[in-house]
Amino acid sequence: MDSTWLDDHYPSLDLNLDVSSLGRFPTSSSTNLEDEKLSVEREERIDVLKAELTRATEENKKLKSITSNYITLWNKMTDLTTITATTTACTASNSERGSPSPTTSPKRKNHQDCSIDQHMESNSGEEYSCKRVREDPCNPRVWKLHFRTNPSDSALVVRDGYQWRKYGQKVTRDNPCPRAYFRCTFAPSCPVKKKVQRSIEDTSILVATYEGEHNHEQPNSQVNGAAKDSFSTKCLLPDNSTLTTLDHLKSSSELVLQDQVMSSPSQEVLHRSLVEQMARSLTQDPAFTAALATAISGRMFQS
DNA sequence: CGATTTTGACCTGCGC
DNA sequence: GCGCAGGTCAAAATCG
Repeated sequence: MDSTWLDDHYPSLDLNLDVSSLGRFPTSSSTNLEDEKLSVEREERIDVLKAELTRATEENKKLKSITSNYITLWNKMTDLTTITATTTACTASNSERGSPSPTTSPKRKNHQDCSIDQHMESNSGEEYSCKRVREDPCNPRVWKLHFRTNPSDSALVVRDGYQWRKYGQKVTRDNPCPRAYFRCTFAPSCPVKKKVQRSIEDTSILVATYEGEHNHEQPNSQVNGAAKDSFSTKCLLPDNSTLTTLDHLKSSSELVLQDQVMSSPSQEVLHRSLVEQMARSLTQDPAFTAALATAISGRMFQS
């Protein structure tokens, strides 16, 4: 990713710093000797200012480079989290009920699989129950998300920003790893359920299957806001705080990512949205731009 | 002490 | 009707 790519894809990253109002060149129309002295001094000062301008330009490039690094890092992080999300109408799944599943035992038919990511199904050979007719047939939304986790971490927990209560755990026939059942507890009437199970092929991957739609706000939206604030604040000193900023991004990324996924499964849109969000938090933060302009102008006029 | 997790029992649909 | 398997319940245990 280079700066050209950056300009093409994220024009909002342009910091648009205006330092013209921070100082003026002295003017004079005298023609005597003193004026000649002043003229020499002025030229010397112009040279100094040119050098400072060059340095400021370089600094601007550095800042752009840092932003690019954030984007690169973000892309790497999202690569670690394979996301698939599929929705389907319950009418379709209901109508398919009764037709045999190509990958399952003759005893069970698909109920959820009708709406679940075919890629994973074909790869893992996982089987999902299809029989729960008593489940709300008017709740058509089924999402399946894959989270890469530390294989040594045996917890069936994915941080998606919502509040869940575990109400059951079961070992299924085709997967030795237990499946955990969760309900959303943020709102008492929220119908959303979640099943979490490790992938049989790669136990470092947690497969979370969401059913239904939340009927309340994303409870951690405030956390997201705090993350943005923290990000922009720490970027005031990018050279010194890169690590802490990136660590913070790492800790909050999954949460932010899921928030976006729920509204749009497209990774391209996701990336663009998040990068724009990062850029906005930099360019629209008056404290950031003011501090940057001050830093640059301070160097220009310190001599 | 309330919230959450654990876990065995129970419920339900489906195929035979 | 029976057995299987996934899903849910609820009492006990655990946690903060």
